[in-house]
Amino acid sequence: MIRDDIIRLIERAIKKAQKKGDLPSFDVPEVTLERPKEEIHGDYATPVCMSMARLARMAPVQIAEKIVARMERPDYIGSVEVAHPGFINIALSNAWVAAQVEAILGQGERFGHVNRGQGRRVQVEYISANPTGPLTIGSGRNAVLGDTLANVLAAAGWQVQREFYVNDTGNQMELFAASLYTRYAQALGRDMPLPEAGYPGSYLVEMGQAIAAEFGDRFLGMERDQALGALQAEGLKRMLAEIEADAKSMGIYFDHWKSEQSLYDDGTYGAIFNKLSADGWLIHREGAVWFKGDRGGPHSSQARIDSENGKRGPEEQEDKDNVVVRSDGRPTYFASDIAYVWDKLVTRGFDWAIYVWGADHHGHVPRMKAVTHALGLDPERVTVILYQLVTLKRGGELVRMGKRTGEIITLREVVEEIGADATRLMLLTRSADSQMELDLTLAVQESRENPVYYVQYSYARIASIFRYAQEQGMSLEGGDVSLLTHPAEQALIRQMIQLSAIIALCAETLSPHHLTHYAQKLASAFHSFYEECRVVSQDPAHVDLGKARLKLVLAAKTVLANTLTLMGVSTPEVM
RNA sequence: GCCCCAGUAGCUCAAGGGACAGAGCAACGGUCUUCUAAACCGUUGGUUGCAGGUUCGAGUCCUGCCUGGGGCGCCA
Repeated sequence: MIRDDIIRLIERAIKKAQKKGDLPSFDVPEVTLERPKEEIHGDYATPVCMSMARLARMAPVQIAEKIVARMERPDYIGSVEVAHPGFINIALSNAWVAAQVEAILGQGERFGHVNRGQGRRVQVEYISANPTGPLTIGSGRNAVLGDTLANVLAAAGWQVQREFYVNDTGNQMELFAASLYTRYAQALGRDMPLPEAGYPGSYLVEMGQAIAAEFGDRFLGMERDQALGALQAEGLKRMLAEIEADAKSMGIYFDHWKSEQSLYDDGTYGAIFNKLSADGWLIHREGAVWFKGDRGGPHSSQARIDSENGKRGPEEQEDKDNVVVRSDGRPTYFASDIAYVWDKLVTRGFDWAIYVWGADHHGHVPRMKAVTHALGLDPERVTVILYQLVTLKRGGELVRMGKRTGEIITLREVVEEIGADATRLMLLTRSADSQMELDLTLAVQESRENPVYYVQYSYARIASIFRYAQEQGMSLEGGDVSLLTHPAEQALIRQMIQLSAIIALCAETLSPHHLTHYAQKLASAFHSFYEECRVVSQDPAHVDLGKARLKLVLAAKTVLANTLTLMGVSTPEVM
């Protein structure tokens, strides 16, 4: 990446300046490179001289001048300047920038990819919504975050597996089955109340009717327990089919659907329970089995050391005990989570497990870290991405929502109203840390002005240029990209070559929202170019430039496509 | 009571400790006989919740407070 090349260039210049005695010797701090806000400051800038002032006992500007004097000037460097209060500003050479068009065309859909992962295996587990009801808009945020992150990590050189964890056992599943039983019985004319804390949503009424229509009264004839089991299986199958369809409507496909129940069936849970028990992490109290927090654990001193080494922040210390097995003998979902993390990191051997959770689960992060540690695994191999909840409004009115309250605005409704592309971008634009307030009424109105169309429109315009060029018998064969010297052309290419840095940034910070802002900048650069630079022209004097521009436009199409694809947004040829 | 996240332009949000805090929408003024005006060009708009601190430099880091949201042993 050009960015890394420039950093190394500066590092070499500093060392050389020290060696030649221009600068005193001291440990050189990390050279950071940023994109200046002002165009006049060039393509890259480093503030490193400011942080060296004290070490060198020199004024930042003087340091900068010494470094600049020792800097090599490879062909990609256009200009190097020192600016107050001590920046080194670097501009790429126009010739090198123009040449990048060929490089982009050569790399095609791989352009922008980096190799930070070096083939290591990461699992991204996302959505994993309880299959007790349809996906909500909150699941939508989870879905978009997880899916885009998976795309980004794959582009950053990781081997990625996308997983949906199916909570097909436990308390909520039993309540789901009992609620479905009631609705099914009601569909057949029986009078039966919903169980306490059951699922009141109308979707179960419909499902009860559908099952009654298909199976008749078959389940009413069974023992209640047997009927519950059969209905749970049937309901789960139907619910998962809907979830899969909703995910698909947003372009999301999973590599694997992992059953919670399977962790019990295949013995993982039993083995892990024994291991934790043998290692002294479990205690019996009040009739239940508890996992000891860091304070009580046998290796609590080790936990503290890890914390001091920065491996785990103090906010990740778990100082509470957590129930693994209830006093009635049934395991909690935390029990399966323990088996699951073992399954991920040991049985299946992922180097890294990423969970995407809503902020309402943030209290569970410390105990996941604690239990990973207790299993003898490095807690750093587990990362939980928390996203703040989506508050929903309709016409300014707050909608309290949840599968268990019965009032649900489904992801499907939103996708049907404003489209998958707009939904994805809307949920992706904000950083995961910021709460979203979504007014459905407004979202439908505003979807016409959604930034997604701005970006897609640039893509469609390019497609249109190519249709017209073909009509006019014009081709890019033999185009000479060194002719691309117009400021608008240069600005567009400079934007295009940022993609790899953006992918690296998104992967390192696990914040895919940077992509959306990049996409808009890229589209903006294209639209400006489009206004200023004619591509297809009858003017004979324009032939060579036209060919070069056609190459540029094809490269822009490539970069736009790569960016949109990473975000899971479609690339329309016509709008 | 304790823990987590947020508070930035009228609205929705950006901003790897760096230069004059940026976009979009909204408002206002221009630009289509030539590849898509879902666009472009320009103008207006800010005490970054408040008070301290660290730093050459703070929207960003630290402490306290205010407001909103979420969480705190047998729901998930």
